[in-house]
Amino acid sequence: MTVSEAAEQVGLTTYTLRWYEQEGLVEPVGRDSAGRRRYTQQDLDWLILLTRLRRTGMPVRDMRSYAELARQGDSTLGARRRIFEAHRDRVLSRIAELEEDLKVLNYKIEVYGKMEQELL
Amino acid sequence: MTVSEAAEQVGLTTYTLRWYEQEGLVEPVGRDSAGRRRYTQQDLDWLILLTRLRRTGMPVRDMRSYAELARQGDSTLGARRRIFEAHRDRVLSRIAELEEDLKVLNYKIEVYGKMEQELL
DNA sequence: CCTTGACTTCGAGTGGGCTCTAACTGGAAG
DNA sequence: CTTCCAGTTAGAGCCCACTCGAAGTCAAGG
Repeated sequence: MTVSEAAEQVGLTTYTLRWYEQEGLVEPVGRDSAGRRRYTQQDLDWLILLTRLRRTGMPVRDMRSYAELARQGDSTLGARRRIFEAHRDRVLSRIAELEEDLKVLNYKIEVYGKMEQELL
Repeated sequence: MTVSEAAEQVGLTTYTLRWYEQEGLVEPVGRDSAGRRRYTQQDLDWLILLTRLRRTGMPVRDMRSYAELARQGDSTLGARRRIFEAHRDRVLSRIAELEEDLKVLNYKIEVYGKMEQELL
């Protein structure tokens, strides 16, 4: 799979894919005879995991640490589990926060609705 | 209330408070005889609403549009309600997305846990 | 009086996360 | 062959949302 196909699959741009590699979030991707990247299914799976971490708000810095641990093999399983547990807690807090803010949003919408009625 | 007190109340820095004003997110705040900002409760309420919009992911650009509508008075009530409705939908999608990602996180944690067991 | 400290403005600087440009290369289609 | 296209690299640029530094002002405390 070429870089542009991979980009489409995971929902990132080719720029970002190359940049992730350069930043050490992704192992150097295999190349064909002409030096072009060829992505395997494993590469894609890893990238999809990264995009999930990313959009749940994990900083690239932390994703890099996680990637480094993953490269070191099974001895870092515990550390990686703990990273995920901590991150899960942050995501839970974030969801709770969003739900709080949602209440205010709904309240505001209601108030605006009522005010519009009264103006008629 | 001074700028630093207001900052503490709403959870922003004094820098940010002045910048929000400069960016038109906040009406020019009243001044005392020495030209120092004095925040009223209304100012605070508005800032607190802004922080909610901000942390639910509304870009500053959109917050400015909203602030401009608010300044124009009751004739823009409908427009403001629609902005909030659209934003609420985005927040709902965001929560749904986070919950999806949470599932993957939990699954990963489980898998790591099992792998750690097997290594013993 | 003088120092201290919180304020003022203006403009520059920072950090994060991409995003793009320039110059080049290799393989495939006509 | 030549043209075209999708890739390659290194490094610069961009956008957003702040964040800070410099230089100055004001008023209260000692």
